[in-house]
Amino acid sequence: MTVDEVPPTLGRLWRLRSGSRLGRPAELDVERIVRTAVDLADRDGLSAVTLSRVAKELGFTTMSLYRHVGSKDELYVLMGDHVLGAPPEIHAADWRDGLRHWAVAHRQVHGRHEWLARLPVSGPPGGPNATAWLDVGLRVLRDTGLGWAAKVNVLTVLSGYVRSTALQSAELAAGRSRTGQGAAEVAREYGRAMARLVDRDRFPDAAALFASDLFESAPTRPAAQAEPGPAFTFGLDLILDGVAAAVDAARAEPVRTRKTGNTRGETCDTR
Amino acid sequence: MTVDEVPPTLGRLWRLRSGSRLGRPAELDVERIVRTAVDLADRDGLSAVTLSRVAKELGFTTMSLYRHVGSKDELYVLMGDHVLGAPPEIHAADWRDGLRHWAVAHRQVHGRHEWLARLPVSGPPGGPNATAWLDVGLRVLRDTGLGWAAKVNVLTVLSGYVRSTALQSAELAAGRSRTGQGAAEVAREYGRAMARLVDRDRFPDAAALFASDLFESAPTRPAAQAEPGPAFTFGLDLILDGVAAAVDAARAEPVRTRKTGNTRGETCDTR
DNA sequence: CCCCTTTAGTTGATGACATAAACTATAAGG
DNA sequence: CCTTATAGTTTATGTCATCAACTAAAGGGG
Repeated sequence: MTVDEVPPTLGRLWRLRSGSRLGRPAELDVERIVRTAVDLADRDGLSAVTLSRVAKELGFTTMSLYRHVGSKDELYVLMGDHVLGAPPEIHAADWRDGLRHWAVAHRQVHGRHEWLARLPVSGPPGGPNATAWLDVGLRVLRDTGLGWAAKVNVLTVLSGYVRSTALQSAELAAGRSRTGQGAAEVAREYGRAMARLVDRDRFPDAAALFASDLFESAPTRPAAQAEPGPAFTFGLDLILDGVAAAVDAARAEPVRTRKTGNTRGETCDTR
Repeated sequence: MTVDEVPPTLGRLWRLRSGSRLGRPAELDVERIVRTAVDLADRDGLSAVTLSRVAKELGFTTMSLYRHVGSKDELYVLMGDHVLGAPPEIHAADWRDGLRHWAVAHRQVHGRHEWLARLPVSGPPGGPNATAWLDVGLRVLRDTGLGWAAKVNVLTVLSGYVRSTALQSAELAAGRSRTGQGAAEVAREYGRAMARLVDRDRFPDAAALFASDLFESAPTRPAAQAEPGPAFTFGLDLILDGVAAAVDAARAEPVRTRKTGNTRGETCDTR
């Protein structure tokens, strides 16, 4: 497959080389730009990723980057696929352990790059690394009897869950560094402010929640931690129980399930 | 509860009036600003929401807005809580129907405001409407036997799912309007481009997916539709099956579950 | 060996944006 | 009337993405 059979953005995502060796040779390339942008985001947050800053870091002018990345949004996409990296090799006895492994690894990627979940979403996933993750996810589900749409939906639910939990802990971490407090203090402050605001009559159940000790004794857990926290595990197992139900239904009634699970392209984000 | 017992941002979210009636009376207020910003976002997308444009729409100068909203990010937060609106009243026989109702209503909010899922996330939810949604969600779960943390986690999983599916269909809609094609064409183009890119040897399962007809015959569905699509329903039921398992476990072993589900403040986003 | 084409990187400019500081305007109350 | 507190305006600053026109450096054909 050559460069021109595909939109230029996809071409750069997949690092398709333009065949010609004419003209001045490039000193810069997509890879270096993306790596620099990622370093910058890791160090100073996503808002520090600016074309001028990336260029300065590399010792080039801002505009030189446009020879390689097209636009800032495209750079975001490239960064997202880059940090995904190669998916884990999954040797699991059953789909359930396999999916758990997949989701935890995905969660760890977010832990290493807090900005990942904040990345402006753009289009369905199309990079080589996203595809690789999709591929191993599908392999785990291969013998479940689920149809294509159902498989994709399962991975979508899982990655959406990973993304949203990552977003929340990134948020907590941001609050922590903004106020200089620990995570426990941030959670406590939040709970107390809400307890003051939430009226017992208007919001009886929410008031009960904020009156509980849930936010008083909060955990202290660094975001990049290898082990997922209990909250993450709880939600993950919850989803996996749901998948189990779908798999059982598929195995009981394979034809019907194919129909039920067929959602025809609406959903295919596996980030 | 008075204004000064709480950070100013929360005060504006909850529309706490400053008691003093001194000085020049305000012509502008938070409500009008937020409404205008929301209209702008509905009409021209989130990127059209700019302090100058909002001000112009209202017939004031840009800087006047800062008397009422603090910052652009705060405006985003205010917009988010505003469009959430009052949660539905849920009269459901059991928690399962109740949660389904809750999630579908949440999904419909996103359908009415495609930019909602793109809103930069900032901090745990704290607005009156977010609290109201949290409240009815908790009420639905009241008699499940789940602990506070588990209840919050369930709502987190659900709303994360709603958010991520909303993000995807917004993305699809964006691609549709960008290229002027229908949703079906966009999906088809995507599937074909990926089929060309994805190598059968490197990515056997992904290649099989893109070789399938999943993306060829795609649905045409407007985003703001009242009825959720089959993909949404599939994932929702999957999650609800998972919740059912958690509820069964909680009822079987109430004490143990309290411990398992206790995640102490890590997770409380119900947007 | 020179020039032409092609590709890479640079210069300078533009318009939009968020936000800060200092200003003017307008109310109530003493 | 004058003080004080609050609302809205003016003016300015620095940052940003991106455009258009430029210079620079390679290789190939004459």
